[in-house]
Amino acid sequence: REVVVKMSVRSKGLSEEAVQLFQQEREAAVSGGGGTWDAAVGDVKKKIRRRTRQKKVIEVDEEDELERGDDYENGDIGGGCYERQREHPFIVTEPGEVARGKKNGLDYLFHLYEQCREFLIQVQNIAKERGEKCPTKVTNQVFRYAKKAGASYINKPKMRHYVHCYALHCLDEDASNALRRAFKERGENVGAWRQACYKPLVAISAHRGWDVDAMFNAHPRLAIWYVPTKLRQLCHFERNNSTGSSSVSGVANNSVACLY
Amino acid sequence: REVVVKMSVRSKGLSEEAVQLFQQEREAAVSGGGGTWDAAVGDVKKKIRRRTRQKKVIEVDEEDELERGDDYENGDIGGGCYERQREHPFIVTEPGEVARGKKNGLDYLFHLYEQCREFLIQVQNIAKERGEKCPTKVTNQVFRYAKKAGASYINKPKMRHYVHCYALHCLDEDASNALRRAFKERGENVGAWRQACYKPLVAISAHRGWDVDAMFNAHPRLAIWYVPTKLRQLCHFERNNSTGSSSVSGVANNSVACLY
DNA sequence: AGAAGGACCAGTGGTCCGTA
DNA sequence: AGAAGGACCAGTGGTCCGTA
Repeated sequence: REVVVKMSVRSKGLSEEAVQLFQQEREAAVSGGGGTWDAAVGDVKKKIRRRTRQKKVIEVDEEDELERGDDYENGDIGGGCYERQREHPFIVTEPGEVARGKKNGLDYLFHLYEQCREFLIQVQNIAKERGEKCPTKVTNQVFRYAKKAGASYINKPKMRHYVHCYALHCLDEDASNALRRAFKERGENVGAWRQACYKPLVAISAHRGWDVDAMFNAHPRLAIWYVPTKLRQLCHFERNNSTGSSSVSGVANNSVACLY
Repeated sequence: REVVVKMSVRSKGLSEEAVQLFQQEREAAVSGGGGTWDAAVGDVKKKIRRRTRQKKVIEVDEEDELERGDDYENGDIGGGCYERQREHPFIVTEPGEVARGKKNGLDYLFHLYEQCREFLIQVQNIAKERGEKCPTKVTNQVFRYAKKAGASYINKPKMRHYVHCYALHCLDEDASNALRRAFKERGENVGAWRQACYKPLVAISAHRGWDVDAMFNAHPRLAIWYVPTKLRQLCHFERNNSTGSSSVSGVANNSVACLY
């Protein structure tokens, strides 16, 4: 059975990079398996490095094939041409509402964050068992693990894109729910809703002395996510605007005004 | 006045990399200075990126020249050829003892760790002021900052090399002092002393349930340093050896035996 | 030989932009 | 047009190995 993957024009260097996606966690396996030390450690490392640099041919075997969940109808399985389908786009849904048609709802979006948390916990357990350093955040390693575990619908750009929306959901579920209902009613698209999530978050951070990092870390399910750059910057500019309303600079005002 | 820096054969790609060492923190300056947002943010970033990619000519001005501390006699200043001297090698000294001749003592070594801590605090303060993400550890950024601040004798490989020695000094100063005296007495070199620092640390970690990360984090001056890979691995192997002496594997035994 | 550190490298955080 | 995500890129953690 053939595997055909569409590639973009930008993907000149892909062949080698794509290969790595399917590789087993080499280093982990090597360091977990024990071995010789000190005098021999130099040789071993050289071997590993040499091995790493070699270009490898992938064998797409059972273990590496992605399992699709649920009722996902994908193009042409068994026909000889497999093409990965994109996820359905999100729409603004009320809490509890299931999206109809080729759409996904916001409860599903937030569910993805919970799934990532579970994958992180698994990665942490493996690391602890092996005595390796243990991630406290959802890192590239976790996304790689998720993909290998079959959750191909989870990816870094998507999760990072909506982190602050999930943050609002965690920190003030009522406000989050109200915002969803309001934006659904008004027929706004996901992008508009996403933008609107910043403002109440900045307000919450203001209540807590403008420390976004502390705000994230105080919540166990949120603490595993990096604070998004834009949210951090918004809080910074708003703080400078709010404290001492006499020394307001026009530049800072404009900066913030652009966002709301 | 000319500036001549010796280069190794490996430094084919240096010209461009060395340039970066002397650059101001561009991104920081840009993001700290305010600007336009959202709609305009794309253009700005493109500009920055384009600028970043350009090869730059350095102007070695007053600010960028490195100040040398103390009685450092360097080759040929004023003569037209400046060559950076290596630091004097460390020797095993007792607590309070000053190294004679072209040597540095261990109190000086530990002092470097305190200096790095101060540089980190400065970097943290700048980051907080600018609303940027704030490092909790001594990162590359901190080493760069230290170098720019004139502390050219601080560098990453050196500091990482002796972290566990500093850890012992922090966690059990008496044991650390005793070890120094013993190794000085026996006329051992620095490498031997450094190796010997592992064992008491592993013992301390054993007392604390084998959690090296927690052990480092519990000490405020130690918490800012990454746990060295080798110490982490040693603790891992020792734990597996110590718990359940019946299921001892020969491989693991050998691994650890190689180190002591 | 023992030791200091410039330089390198694989994999990271962050997000753009070609794609559907 | 609005949105999903492959791919890219600058700067990281980690340490080797050419140097003195």
